[in-house]
Amino acid sequence: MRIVFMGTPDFAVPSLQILIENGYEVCAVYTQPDKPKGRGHKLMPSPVKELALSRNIPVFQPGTLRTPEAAEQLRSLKPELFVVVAYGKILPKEVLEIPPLGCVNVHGSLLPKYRGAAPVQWAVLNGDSVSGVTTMLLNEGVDTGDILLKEQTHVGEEETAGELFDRLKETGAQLLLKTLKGLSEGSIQPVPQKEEEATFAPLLSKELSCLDWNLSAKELFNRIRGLNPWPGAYGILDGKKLKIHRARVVPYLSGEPGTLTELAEGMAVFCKEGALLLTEIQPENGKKMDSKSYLMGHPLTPGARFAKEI
RNA sequence: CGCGGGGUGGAGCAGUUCGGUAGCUCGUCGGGCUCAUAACCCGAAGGUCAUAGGUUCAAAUCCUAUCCCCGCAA
Repeated sequence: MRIVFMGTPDFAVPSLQILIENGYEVCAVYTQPDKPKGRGHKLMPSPVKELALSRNIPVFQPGTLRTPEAAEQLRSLKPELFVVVAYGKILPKEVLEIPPLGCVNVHGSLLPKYRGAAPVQWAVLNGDSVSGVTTMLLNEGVDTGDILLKEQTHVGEEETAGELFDRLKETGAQLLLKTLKGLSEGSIQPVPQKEEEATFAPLLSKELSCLDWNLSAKELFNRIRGLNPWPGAYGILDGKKLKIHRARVVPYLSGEPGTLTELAEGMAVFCKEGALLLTEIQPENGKKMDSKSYLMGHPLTPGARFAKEI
């Protein structure tokens, strides 16, 4: 089967890989243009591009697909099917109509829940105990196409968005393979999504990063997990950002929200309800460390607390 | 050449402004106290102060170059 693969970040890599390994003819890979990234603002290729290049698959990086030229180029590849995984661009109608077998998409949630750019993160942010992946046929909307297959998974008590992400990208690849087989056998029946159950998972904003200690410990716990590893949660202590990578809820402890205290296990913060034990933190310019280590070099002054702004 | 911070015993930090004996909180090891302890007391080991040059009577500290790490930004 001649396939054009479209994808950009880490999440899409296992899906591309599984297609290659199972003998599907990936005749081209589309990915976002290289962007200045990292220290020094160097131009970095996407993870999908790196894989494609290492397998000698032609890579295309158009800034937009909404031009006649882009559509023509795709048509000239004579694909039977598009596989789209976290590509980061919306495909216009003309493009969607190119492959005779349609466009299969892998999405990191149990649709119709969490349509949009950050489904995995929002599942963790909301404290969901179940998540999963869905394959569907793309249409013109954002993640609104007919559902092909779903695979659900349990979200661990302390699992971070990054960890769930890593699991789901593998699950997604497996499900993609199963979906393609099912489609060619004709054993899958596309099912329209139930609009009334749809929710939207927008791109994370940095405003979520600065923690508001007037939320409950449980909410903040979910926030920290959901924002790990990016964009990360932080509090402001002594005018500096203190990143909080991991924390644990300590119930039955209460105090003025935002105030720090020292426990046997490390440093803890009082929240509106309960407290959070900071288990993995990172000071500005420092490495990740547990809060006990942090305290050795930064003893708590009485009444120390997180500030609202720098 | 996007902006910025850092590298000091095993961990986390101070000391660098203004050059002059290597410090702190822990950990480790030994001893003591205790019914007992991650508690307390006493003692000990452990450092080419990232690397290489330079200035100086004298450099962790000043100058130059290099390596490594990290935050912002995406």
